[in-house]
Amino acid sequence: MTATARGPANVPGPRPRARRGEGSKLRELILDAAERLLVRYGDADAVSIRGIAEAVGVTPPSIYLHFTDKEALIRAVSERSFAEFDDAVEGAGAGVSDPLEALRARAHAYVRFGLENPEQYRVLFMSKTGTHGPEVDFAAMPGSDAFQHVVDAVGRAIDSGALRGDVDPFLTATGLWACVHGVTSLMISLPEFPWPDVDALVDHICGSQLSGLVAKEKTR
Amino acid sequence: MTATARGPANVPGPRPRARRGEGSKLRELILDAAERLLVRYGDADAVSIRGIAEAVGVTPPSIYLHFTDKEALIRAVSERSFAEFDDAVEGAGAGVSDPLEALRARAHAYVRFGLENPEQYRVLFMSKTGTHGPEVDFAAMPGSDAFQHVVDAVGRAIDSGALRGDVDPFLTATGLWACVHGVTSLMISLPEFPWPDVDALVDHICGSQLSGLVAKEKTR
DNA sequence: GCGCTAAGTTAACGGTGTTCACCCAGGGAG
DNA sequence: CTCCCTGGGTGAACACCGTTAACTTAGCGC
Repeated sequence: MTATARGPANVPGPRPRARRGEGSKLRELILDAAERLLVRYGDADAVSIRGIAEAVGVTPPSIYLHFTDKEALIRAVSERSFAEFDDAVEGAGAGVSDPLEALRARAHAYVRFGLENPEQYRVLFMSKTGTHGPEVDFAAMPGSDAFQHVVDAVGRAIDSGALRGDVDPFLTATGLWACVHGVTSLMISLPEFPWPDVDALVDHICGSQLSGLVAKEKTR
Repeated sequence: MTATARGPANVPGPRPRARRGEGSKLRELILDAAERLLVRYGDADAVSIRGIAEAVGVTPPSIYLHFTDKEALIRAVSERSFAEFDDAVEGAGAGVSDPLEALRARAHAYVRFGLENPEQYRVLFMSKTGTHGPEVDFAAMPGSDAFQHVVDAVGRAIDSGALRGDVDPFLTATGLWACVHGVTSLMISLPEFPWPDVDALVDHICGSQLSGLVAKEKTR
């Protein structure tokens, strides 16, 4: 509650003071610095606007030239890594031919990415949504594409005959998402719990989660 | 980031100014006021020490006579409702004779409680653990009893023959917890997602989660 | 009545997000 | 060449925040 990121020479980087002339690529510099600080202190409100400004070599109000809010800045930082997140998950599933194994590979990649980038994950999936607009439609959210990829992957498993024809792809994808998110977010928030091996846990969840939906009694 | 809980006459309640004589039941008053504010503004850091103090009718430093920290206060508030939480989950499972149905009833009660008390849930299961001590053992945590209850419930399902004898109760309980937590926390954090019906989702997850572990091929 | 201590207060410190008023370099128009 | 105007900032301040130190007061035991 009291630890914040400041202090002189916080960042070894230079303070080139006053970028001139060309357009607003200061925005990118701000995002870079904010991301560095965010991963350094793994806490979104331990990194301050003033700290970011100092790291960039600029005064705090300049940041508001490019971001309406601290929340918008942090969100922009985290959404930046969303594409990377989607790539990691999709890449893990793409190389696997068995559609059930592909789903499982996706799940592992999901959890791994979340645990390796806990603060970004926290901002994306565990923070209080700003609820800026009362009606933000999900299709405009950064994760809607990634989610659709999961629905598609479930659909492929159905089409291939691996999953029963009567399973609802949307419901199943939502359930899988909830399960892997549950593992990820709990392990982030409660590291003191005596967690079993992550991979074993994810395998257990995916296995039992999907085995109830398989066409034959493979009960793998 | 800017909305905090203050303003005059925030609470219609009186400000009885200066409790005297008897012991520290101011502590209870603080907890009451903090809980009220916490549920009013559903955000732990939108309720301020100063706001709580004003609601109680006392000055901010008095709070530190009873709580070392704001975090300790918030945690105390939320842990207060942990017994209630455990009771709700256990009560839901107690009346059901079929051990599999009992597990499912627990899951529904878990999610329902979380969605009805989102900010307490957030503090308990979604906040960055203070990590005060490097070695906090889980048995001392407030939730360890509640978790043990789930392990026991899984154990009963095994003993009754409803679940296969070779399933690991701890791993299965952890998996179930992760799944219901995943639903709960995602629905809290991303209300703009087009969620399916909660009960249907929980049923789907529990059903497929457990159907892979049943003894016979009930595939319910 | 005297002191001691529990219970609270006043005042302040350092930090936060954010805003307002100002400045100033550089480029286009006349 | 000069004027002005606008994008890209700066300095100072506001209204908070959590927290601490020093001081005061109320009531009890002796």
